[in-house]
Amino acid sequence: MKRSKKLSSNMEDYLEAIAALGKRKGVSRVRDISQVMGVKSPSTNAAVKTLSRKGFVIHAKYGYVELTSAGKEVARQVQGKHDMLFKFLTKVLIIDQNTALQDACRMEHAISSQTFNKLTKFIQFVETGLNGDNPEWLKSFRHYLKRGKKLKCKMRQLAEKIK
Amino acid sequence: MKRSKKLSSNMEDYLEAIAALGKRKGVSRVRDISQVMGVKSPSTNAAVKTLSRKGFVIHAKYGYVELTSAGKEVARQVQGKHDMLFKFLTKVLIIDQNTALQDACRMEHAISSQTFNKLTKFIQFVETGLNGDNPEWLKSFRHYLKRGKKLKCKMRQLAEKIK
DNA sequence: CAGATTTGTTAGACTTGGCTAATAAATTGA
DNA sequence: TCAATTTATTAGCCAAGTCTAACAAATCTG
Repeated sequence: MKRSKKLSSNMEDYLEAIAALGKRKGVSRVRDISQVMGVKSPSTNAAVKTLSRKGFVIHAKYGYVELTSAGKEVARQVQGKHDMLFKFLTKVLIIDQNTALQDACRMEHAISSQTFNKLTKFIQFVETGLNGDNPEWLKSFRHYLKRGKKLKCKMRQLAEKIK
Repeated sequence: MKRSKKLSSNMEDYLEAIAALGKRKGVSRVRDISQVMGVKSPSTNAAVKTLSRKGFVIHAKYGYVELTSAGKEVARQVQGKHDMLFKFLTKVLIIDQNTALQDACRMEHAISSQTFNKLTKFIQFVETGLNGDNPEWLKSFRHYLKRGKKLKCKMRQLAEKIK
C-alpha cells in the first residue's frame, strides 16, 4: 500500500468504473469492470493490482473488488467533474448527448479543482436564475447558435414589425 | 508515410511545439523541440521519426524539422482549441492564468470539434454583445462568484436602500 | 457430487514514450 | 583548417498498459 499521490487517467477510470458497478450492482467483479472499461480481464487484473498496491482498493484473490475510502474519494471527485462537464456541454453549449459523453469522459481527467469549482458555480448560476431556469442571455445564446446572430431586443423587434 | 488517422496527445503536443518554434524562430530543431517539450533529445528524435513516418513532418537526418500541410493543419486545430479554452477559462470562469494554461494544455486534446465550434460561438457571443463586451449576465456571474449570490435587479436594490 | 462452464490469474509478448550512455555529424573559433 | 564544442542519432533499458494463451479456482447443474 504505497500511497502515491497522482493516479493516471486510466487508473481514475478504473476507480470510476468500480464505483459505478458498486452502485449499480452492489459489488464489483473483475469481469464486469473489464466489460465497463472495454478491456480484457488480464488488463483489469493488472490495474486492480496497481490500485491495491497504492491503497485505493481492497482485493482478495478471486474475490470482489472494493474501494477504500481513498478510492471512493477519487471516484467521487472524478465523477463530479464528469457530471458537471456533461451538464455544461449539454445544457449550455447544446452538444448532443453522445459527443458530450465522450468529451466529458476525456475532460474529467484534464480539469483542475479550481476550474471544477468555478464551473460548478457557473452551472448554479445558470440553473438558479432569478427568473428560474433558462435565463434570457442563455435563450439569446441558443438563438445565436441557430441563427448566427442575437435576438434583437424587444423594442427593435417591435420597430421591425411596424416598419 | 503511413497516414494514420488518430494521433496521441503526445504527438499533438510535439506538432504544436514544432509549429510554435517555426513561428518564433523560423525553423525547428530537435534540441529546441526537446526544450519546449521538457524531454531529452532522444525522445524528440523518436517522436519526430514517428511523425515523419505518419506524414506530419519532413525531417532529413541532422536537418531541421518541418511540418507538412497535414502537420500544420493538426497544429492549427490543436492550437485553436487551446486558445479558445484558455479564453473561456480566463474570461468567463475567471481562472488564474497559470491554472488556465495548465488546464487548456490538457483539455485541448480532449474536446471534439463540435464542442470547439460551440465554444467558439459562445465566446463570440460573450465578446460581441449587443452592449459591447461584458454583457450584463456575465457581470452578474462575476458578482455571483465573489458574493455567492446574484446581483439584485435595480428595483430590488432601490427597495433595499429605501427600507 | 462431479463434470462443464464461467471467472480470475499468470506468463509472456507488444506498443508507446520516456531515459542514459555512447557515437557520429555539424558547427565554431583560434 | 582542424580541434573543441554543440547537436543529433543510435542502442539498449525501463514502466505503463494492452493483448493472447494457458492454467487455476469457483460456481452451476444434471
